[in-house]
Amino acid sequence: MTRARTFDPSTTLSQVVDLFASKGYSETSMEDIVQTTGVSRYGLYGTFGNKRELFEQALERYAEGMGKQSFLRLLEPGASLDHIRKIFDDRVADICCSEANRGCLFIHTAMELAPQDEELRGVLQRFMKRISKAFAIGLDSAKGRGEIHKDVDVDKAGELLTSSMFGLVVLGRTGFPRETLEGIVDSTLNSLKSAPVD
Amino acid sequence: MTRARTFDPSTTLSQVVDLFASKGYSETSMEDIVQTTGVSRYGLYGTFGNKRELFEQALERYAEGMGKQSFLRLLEPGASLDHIRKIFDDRVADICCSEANRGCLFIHTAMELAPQDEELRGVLQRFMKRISKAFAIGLDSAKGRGEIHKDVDVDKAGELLTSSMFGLVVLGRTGFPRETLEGIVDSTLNSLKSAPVD
DNA sequence: ACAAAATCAGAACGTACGTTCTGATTGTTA
DNA sequence: TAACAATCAGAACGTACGTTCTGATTTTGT
Repeated sequence: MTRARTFDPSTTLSQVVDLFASKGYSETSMEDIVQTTGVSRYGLYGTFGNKRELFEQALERYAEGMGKQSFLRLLEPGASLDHIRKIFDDRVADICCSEANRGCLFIHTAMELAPQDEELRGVLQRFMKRISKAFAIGLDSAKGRGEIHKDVDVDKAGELLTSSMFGLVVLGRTGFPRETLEGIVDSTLNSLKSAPVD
Repeated sequence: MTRARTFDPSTTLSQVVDLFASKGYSETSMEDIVQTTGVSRYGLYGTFGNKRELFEQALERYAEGMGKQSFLRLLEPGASLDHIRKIFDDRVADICCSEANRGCLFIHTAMELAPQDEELRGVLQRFMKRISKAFAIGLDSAKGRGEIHKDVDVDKAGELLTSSMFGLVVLGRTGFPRETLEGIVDSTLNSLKSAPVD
């Protein structure tokens, strides 16, 4: 009937995710996106809407990717502490040694946009609660395997792990060496093996 | 000899700190600063230099304020776990219940500027190391008082606390309730009371 | 009181951005 | 093959920003 798109919206969105994840919302211009993706403004606006809407879709995709890539296996039976550890290791590797200086779209959203954008704040809260819940489920499974202490409150510990993950990213962004971050991960996860006090 | 400044650079800088701490670098315009401080552009540029240099001084002041207000007492003899807990409580109160939506200048710097600004990244690293060290010294004192387990590596634990603090701010920014953050603080600090594993 | 010098408020300038518009191009259908 | 319709590249537009400039104002020392 007519000329077809010359780009694949899905792969374009992936590239946009990378841009936003490394530079945040304000520091990423539409010109950046046009240059990086090779997609025309016409294509971008026609397919994704304006910058704000594009960001929202990128955030959704980012969360989806984190879920499929990292957190989904925590929901499966047999999830272990090593699965949780792997999530942190991947995160550390992602931050420290990437040429792309990849950051974290969640933190960028929380710091840049969440306070003034109620909708995005709600989206972000949902994602973070989902992450905490996934951690909690994984921890519960790990508890069943005797890998963490039986008295650990997995819901609270899940929130703690979520918070820890963000703290790590902040440290990684300021250039702390990988060993430092790995040490923090070790301490955090090992603390789950002891009996909680109070 | 000549007309004097009509503003106090020190209090002006404090106001600028608040602005940058809540909205970050890019989202804070010089016009915002002029309006909030009531200081003319002439005065701002003449006293502090350009926006980037003003930000650097604000960051320095911010760190100084955090030190004097929170971390200095950790260096004094007799520092206890409660002193550390108070730092976290203050932080939580600062984030959750402020009308000003006060954020964290360190995180904003880490996410917005650090990757591309080597100098600021260095400054930020120094501040964060100082915080970790202060935590470590406080923890060492707390250990002497029998408040945390004797086998805790205070240096590593100091880095963990620093990282945790940032994670908390990110969660606070996305609107999580105060109780959630307080629960994380409790878990984090209580984990120092048990014997570390491995 | 007067002159000098630094202040202030705001206009002015150049740049960069998000968004829209336009003419040319392309691919598909009839 | 001819024509239509949606595409593309990039120009164009309005806005907002950081920074500089300007004329009026104010304060201090003589």
